[in-house]
Amino acid sequence: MDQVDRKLLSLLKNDAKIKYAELGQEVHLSAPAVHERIKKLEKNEIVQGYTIVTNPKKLGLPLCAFISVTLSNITLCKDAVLHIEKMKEVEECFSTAGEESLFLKIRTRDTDALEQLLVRLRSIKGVEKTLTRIVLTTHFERTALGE
Amino acid sequence: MDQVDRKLLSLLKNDAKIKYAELGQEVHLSAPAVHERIKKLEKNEIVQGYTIVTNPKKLGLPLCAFISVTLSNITLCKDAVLHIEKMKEVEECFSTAGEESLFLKIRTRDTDALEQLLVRLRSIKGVEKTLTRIVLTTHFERTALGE
DNA sequence: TTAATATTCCGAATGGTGTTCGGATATTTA
DNA sequence: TAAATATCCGAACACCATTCGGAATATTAA
Repeated sequence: MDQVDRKLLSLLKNDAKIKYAELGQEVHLSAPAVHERIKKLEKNEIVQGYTIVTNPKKLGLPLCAFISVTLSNITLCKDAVLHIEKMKEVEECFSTAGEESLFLKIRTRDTDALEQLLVRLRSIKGVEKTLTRIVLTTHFERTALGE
Repeated sequence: MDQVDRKLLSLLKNDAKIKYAELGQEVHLSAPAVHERIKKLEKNEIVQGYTIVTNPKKLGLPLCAFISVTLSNITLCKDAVLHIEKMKEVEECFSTAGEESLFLKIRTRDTDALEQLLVRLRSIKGVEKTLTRIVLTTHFERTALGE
């Protein structure tokens, strides 16, 4: 992992369809050299995969929210996560420090769908309460990169 | 946007490097037909782009946290966002309902770097206080798709 | 219902790009 | 210093995205 690899990652983050020849120009290497470096990044699981970025609004999921879920007992966490994992509206799920709680990022069609989701969440064993933070404006959502 | 398009999006989310011929097999269409559909999805900005998924830990950013930033005055929001946008540690930035506040997802190298980030945040005009939720476990982070 | 238009699809051909390979150069290890 | 390893390049190859013409289907208009 040197400066060249970091540059390659940055360029690929921005557009994974960029040609190897163009990558080569950017880092002053040939296409095969770029190829070899990227394969190594994949092998080392620094690059975990390739994906598309979709527009949630155009897919009918304009509502975004963060929900903190308070659990009565931390030992119920693993089981709760299994239930939550099945809920397609939940995009991300974390355990956070501070309270014994889970923290979710979700997307739904509308507030009705959000309410239904909350009902389902509260029906999970060990879930004591939920606190919802509805997103009004997404200022930016960039993909993590240390550069 | 029909069922076939949704299937294509799902497959591309999972692996954007999948061959058009293979996509065709999955949805019982030819490669050119798949090509045409994907180009249309891109034109309609349903597919916004192609990117790589990187491993934050292997990139030296193992610490993830959510920070809620309370502003003294909602009119200072736009200005604060401009400052926050320059902070490379901040991955996502939202305005949320409830309090007059911003909500951030961040990644840093360690707690020292987190503390430095908090100091910088508090030095922004209008920032009254911050509340940090450190992520202990990432149960899952999947990419949003209504399927 | 018929006609006209637009959309979606396929097979075949093509052009471009990822990938492989051998060998040269540089870097690291012993 | 010598051996081993890693990195690189140009050239050739193989594969896949893309283009194209035309057929089939669906949609709209008359």
